[in-house]
Amino acid sequence: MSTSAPGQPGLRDRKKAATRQAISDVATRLFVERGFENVSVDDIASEADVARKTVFNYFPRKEDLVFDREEESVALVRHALAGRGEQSPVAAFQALMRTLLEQRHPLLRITRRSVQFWRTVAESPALSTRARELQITLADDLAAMLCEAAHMPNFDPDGRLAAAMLMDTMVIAYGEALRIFRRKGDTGAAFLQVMERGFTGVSAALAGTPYTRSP
Amino acid sequence: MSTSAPGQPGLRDRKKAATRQAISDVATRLFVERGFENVSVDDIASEADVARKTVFNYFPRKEDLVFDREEESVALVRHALAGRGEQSPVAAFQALMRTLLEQRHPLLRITRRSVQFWRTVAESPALSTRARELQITLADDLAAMLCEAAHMPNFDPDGRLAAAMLMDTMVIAYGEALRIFRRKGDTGAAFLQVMERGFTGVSAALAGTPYTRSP
DNA sequence: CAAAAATAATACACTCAGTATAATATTGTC
DNA sequence: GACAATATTATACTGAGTGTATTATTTTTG
Repeated sequence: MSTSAPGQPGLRDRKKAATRQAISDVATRLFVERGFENVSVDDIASEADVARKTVFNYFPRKEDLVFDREEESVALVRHALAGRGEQSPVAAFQALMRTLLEQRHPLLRITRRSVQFWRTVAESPALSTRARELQITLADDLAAMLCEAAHMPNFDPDGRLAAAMLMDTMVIAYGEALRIFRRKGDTGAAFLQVMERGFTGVSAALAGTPYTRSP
Repeated sequence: MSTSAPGQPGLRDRKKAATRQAISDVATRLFVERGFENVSVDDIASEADVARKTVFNYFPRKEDLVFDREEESVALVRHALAGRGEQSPVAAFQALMRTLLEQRHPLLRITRRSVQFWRTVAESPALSTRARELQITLADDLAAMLCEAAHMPNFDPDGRLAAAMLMDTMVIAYGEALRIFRRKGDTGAAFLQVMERGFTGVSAALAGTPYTRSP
C-alpha cells in the first residue's frame, strides 16, 4: 500500500476524521429530533454503527457532542490582543467585537441555525449548564489574556472583573439579539445597543487601571 | 399519645429535621475528610444509618448536601429592594452590600470555616460547577427583582446586564477577599476595593436607565 | 383507645454516563 | 510479509439518580 505525500493526512487520519464526523452528525440529528436528554450514548453508538466506547473516545462527555469548537473564539481574541498596537487591552477587545459584529462574523451572526441550536441548548438542563461552564472557561482565558497584556499577574481581580463583565456583556447582547431575531426575523440594532452599554460600564469600572491604558 | 400544641412542630417533623441534619452532618464530615468525589452516596447513607433513597429524599442531588441555603441571600436582597424608599434599584443593592460588609454579616464575612468550605468546593469539579449554577440562579433572581423594582419586563437586557455585573462584582470581590485572607489572616480593604470598582462600572453602564433612577 | 388515613423510610430493580482493561482489527513502517 | 503502533471493540464495572411497591411510624378520627 502506497504511503501518501508527507504532510497530507494518511488513511488512518482520514478514517478518524470520518468516524468523528459520522458520530457527530448522527448525534446532532438525534438531538434535534428527540432532544438531548432523550438520546442515550448507546443510541448514538448503535445508530452510527460504532462501539459505545468509540463515542467516548472522541467526545469524552456527552455534552461535547454539542459543543466542540470553543477554541476559535479564544484564538480570535488572543490574536487581536497580540496585535493591538497602541490600544489598551480592554479597548482592543471592544474593537474586535465591534468589528466582528460589523462584518457579520459567524461567531456573532444570528441565523435560523443558531436560533435552533440555542433552543436545543435551552431545552436541556445539562446543555445549559455546560454552556455556562464554557462561558466561565472563556472568561478565565480572557482574564488571563487581559492580565498578560496589561503586564499584571493573572490572579489580578481587576483583570478578572474586566473579563467577567465583558463576557456577560457579549452573552447578554447575543441573547437579546436571539430574542429579537425570533420575533422580527432580524436583530436590528439590539446587539449593538446592549453591547455598547456593557462596554461603557467596563470602561468606567476599569478606568485608571492598566487595562484601559495604552501599553 | 398526646398531640403537641398547634403551631409547634410535631414528633414527625422533629424526626424529619433530625434525620436531615444527621445526613448533612455525616456528609459534611466525610467530604472534608476524603473530598467530595471520594465519597459516594452509599457511604453517606450507611454511615448515617439510613437508606440510600432517604438521602436522595432530602437532597435530590449529591451537590445539595453541600449547598443548601441560597434562599436567604435572595430574601435579603428582596427585602432591601422592597424598602428602598427613594433609592434607585441599583443603588439600593449597592447600599445593602456596603452595609452587610460594614456589619460583617455572615454572608460576606470571611472566616477560617468559609475558607475551608470554598477550598473543598474548589477541589471538586462537580461542586465548582454547582456553585456556578447557583450564581446563575442568583443572578436570574436578582435580574427579576431589579426589573420589577424598575417597572420593566423581566426579560429586559439592561436588568440582566445589571444583575450579571453586580453578581460578578460580588463573586470576584469575595474571591479576592478569600485569597487575601489566606495570605494575611484578614481581608484588609480588598473586598471593598474590588466591590467599589465593580459598582462604579455598573452605575456607569446603567446610567440613564430606570435602574439608576429614583422611583 | 382502636382503627384508619397520611407519610416517612426502606427494599429492590432499573437506566444511563463514564471508566478500566484486555483482546482484536486495522494501518503505518521497514 | 513481518512487526510496531494504534483505533476499535467486548466486557465488566462504579456511581448517580429514578420508579415503584412495601413496611413502619405518626397523626387523625371515630
